[in-house]
Amino acid sequence: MKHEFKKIEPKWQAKWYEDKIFNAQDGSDKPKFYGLVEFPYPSGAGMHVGHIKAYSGLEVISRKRRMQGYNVLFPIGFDAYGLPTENYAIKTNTHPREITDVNIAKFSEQLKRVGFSFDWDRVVDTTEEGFYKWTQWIFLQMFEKGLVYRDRAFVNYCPSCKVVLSNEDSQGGKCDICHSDVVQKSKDVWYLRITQYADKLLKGLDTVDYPENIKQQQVNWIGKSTGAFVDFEVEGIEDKLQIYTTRPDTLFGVTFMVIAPEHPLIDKYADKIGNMDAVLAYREECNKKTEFERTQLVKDKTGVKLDGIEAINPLNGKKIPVFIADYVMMGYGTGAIMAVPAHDQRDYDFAKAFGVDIIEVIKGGDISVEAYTGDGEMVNSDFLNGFTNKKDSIVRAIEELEKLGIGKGGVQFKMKDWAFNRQRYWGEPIPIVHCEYCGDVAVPYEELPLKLPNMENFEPGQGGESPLARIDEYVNCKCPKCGKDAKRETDTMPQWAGSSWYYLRYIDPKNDKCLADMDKLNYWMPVDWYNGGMEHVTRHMIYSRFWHQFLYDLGAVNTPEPYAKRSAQGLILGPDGDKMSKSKGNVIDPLDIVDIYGADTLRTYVLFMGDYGAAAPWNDSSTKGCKRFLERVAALTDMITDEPISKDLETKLHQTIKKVTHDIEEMKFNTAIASLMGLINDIYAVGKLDKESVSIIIRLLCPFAPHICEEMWETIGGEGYASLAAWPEYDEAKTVNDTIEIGVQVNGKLRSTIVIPTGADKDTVLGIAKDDEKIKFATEGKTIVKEIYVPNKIVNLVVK
RNA sequence: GCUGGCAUGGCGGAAUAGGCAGACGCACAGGACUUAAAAUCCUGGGAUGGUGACAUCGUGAGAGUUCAAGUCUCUCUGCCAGCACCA
Repeated sequence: MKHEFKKIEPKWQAKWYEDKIFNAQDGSDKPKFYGLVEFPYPSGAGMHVGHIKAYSGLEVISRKRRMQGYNVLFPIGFDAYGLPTENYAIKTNTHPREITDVNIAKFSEQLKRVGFSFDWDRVVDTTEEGFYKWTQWIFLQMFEKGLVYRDRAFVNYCPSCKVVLSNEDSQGGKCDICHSDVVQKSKDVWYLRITQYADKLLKGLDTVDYPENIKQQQVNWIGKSTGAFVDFEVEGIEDKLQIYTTRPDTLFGVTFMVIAPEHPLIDKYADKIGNMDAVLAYREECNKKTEFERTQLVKDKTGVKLDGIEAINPLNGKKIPVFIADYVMMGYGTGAIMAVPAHDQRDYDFAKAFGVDIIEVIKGGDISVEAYTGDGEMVNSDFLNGFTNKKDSIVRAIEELEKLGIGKGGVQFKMKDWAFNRQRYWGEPIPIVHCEYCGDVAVPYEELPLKLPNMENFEPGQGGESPLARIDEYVNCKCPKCGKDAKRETDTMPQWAGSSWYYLRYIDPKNDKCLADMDKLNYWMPVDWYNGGMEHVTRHMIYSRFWHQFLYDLGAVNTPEPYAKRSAQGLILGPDGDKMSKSKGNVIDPLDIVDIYGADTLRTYVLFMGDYGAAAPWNDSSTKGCKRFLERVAALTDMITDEPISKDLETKLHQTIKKVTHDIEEMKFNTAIASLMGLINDIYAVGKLDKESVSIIIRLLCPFAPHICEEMWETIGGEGYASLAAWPEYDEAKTVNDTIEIGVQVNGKLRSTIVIPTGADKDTVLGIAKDDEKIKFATEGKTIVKEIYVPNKIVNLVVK
């Protein structure tokens, strides 16, 4: 058979999708497998080779599972809300709905041309009313449970996109979307209290099968620290100044305090502060800086001492000065710290700059040079003196603080609440009504979905106001509670909203009574295996785990965690080894590859090119190599004879079945394909094989290159679809060769190789080894002092 | 700075649980077929020396453990990813 991919690929795609052979069955008594890939954002650019690699991993696993008799759910959908579409809509004066529909159609077409075995009857689109109704529903459930709140705050604002960004979307002070500088702006912000789930998100990691690096990234992101809250009295002020510290045992080394420039106590007691103008000037200066600039100026400590105010160390009663400085952030802890310059480098730098005392409380360093942050014996610390173990001294300190009623043990998280609103058009409307009398009121559930109104012009308003604010009929409404005139919230949800729960909707995509039927959830959840990019490990994954844990507490889903297992694919780099980008002109279009080499070649190559989890550059010649391999496979149908294959070939065949079967499970697709190539090479050396062997090879290769396998299957008269044929079984006994070649070393150096019967005993093997001419030569005139034989592996003779 | 990871031929990469380093593919060289080329098939191949059998060296650098180290331990260097004035 020839590999006529242009003919066979459309042929089999049409058959598969017409017969719906990849559709998942509800109510089946087969074991289930739910494989999930990150649904794409349907951009106008169409599919990228990165998509192909990202989907091919679980594609192969899902196809193998089907052949192994599982009921497989392998769905696809579209994360279609978002800025690129909206910006394109503004530019071309087209409605985002139209653009989205065109792009989704284009993406679907492209995905089908690669032959992915998705269930096309379960496609979800986050911008569809039937979908976002439930996104809004979840939001309202959170609102009801007190997990949603509104606050006026300084936010990261992108002047170019005219949109408020979460901390996660503005890392490094750059907008995640357009990469321009982010500025600080005071805005009304809707927050989701994700911090309330911080501990659950942390603990849940113990129950899931994620790679260690992914778990670690999530742990770092959540950023739990344990320590203590301590109240400092401030002279002339009724309020206590509360700080958070991880080292309450260093309290005797505190020589000053620092509070964030935005700290509310400053305004409250403005009249007590002697140099309020200097304070305000400093604060003004800080506000001008972006978060990024603030964190860049690590070396130079700046700040202003608050005149007329002195705090009192609660343990020794010493009076200490209070400063404001921008190295203390309002967003972490209490926005105030006790400074221990002897044992914290930042406090040390500040103390040196401002001439404050430095008192050593932990022995071991030289505090005249730098802060000592290591362990050591506690000194100058009253009841803590003599402690040498950090843990013990901290426990003792907290015990004392609690006894005296001046502090208590506590924890802090780096993770902040999730800023959840955007002033843009193309997103889920936030279903809240602002009533003068009742406050923020939820839109009643029966009115969901709160539809995104139609508009002509989607340009954001002045000062970053949502375009929806310009539609009077939308804004003006009645309060659902009291019936009086009220105003509707005009902000929309961020792009992360829909993707936080989309995997649940695949299970029951058309349900209009609930987000998914509980019986179906019971059968399908959790997601057995979720593959995606490393870039989504901290944001998308944490957000969706948070939503899922909330839904679990609500009783709307049946598992505490959404994803049982997670893996990540590596990037495909351009042929030049750089990241693919339009500006570098090194982008490979997957559809070009399908046209030139065929979908089977593309699929095989992206998995063969290297370790699935690692980045690897595209190589067009290697792509050809994969095509050559598939052509050699296709020609096997012309090599069939009635004779049985040789013993050696049979052994190789069973070894290959074993290797492919196991390698796929570990996502070692490259070695699985390599072993198939090796088998084909051996068959070519003989030039013939029997029909059963061809049948086995077709089924082993089918998950990787399904079109060619279907065609071969048909050619050899196989029943039904190769894609649904039984996965080949191997016979362990037949994977063992009768004889094997092992190395013989003398003093650890390879001197010869010998052929031994598999499993031969030590004496036999040593006999063969010592009989070998080369070994005789190498050991001549020497005494053998030690003989080592590792069964079926190696012989080592130690001689003197 | 902290956390996690990586380093193997000309290139992408293999190497259960310490046991023949370089599987498989690419590129390259030689041969067959062809008027010729492409395609295809066959053969070769880490480096150095030697006509050769063979010898020596060889998995980022340096030490160590071991009969035996790409693999384990320590030190160092370089890259990738994430976090970062987190108190």
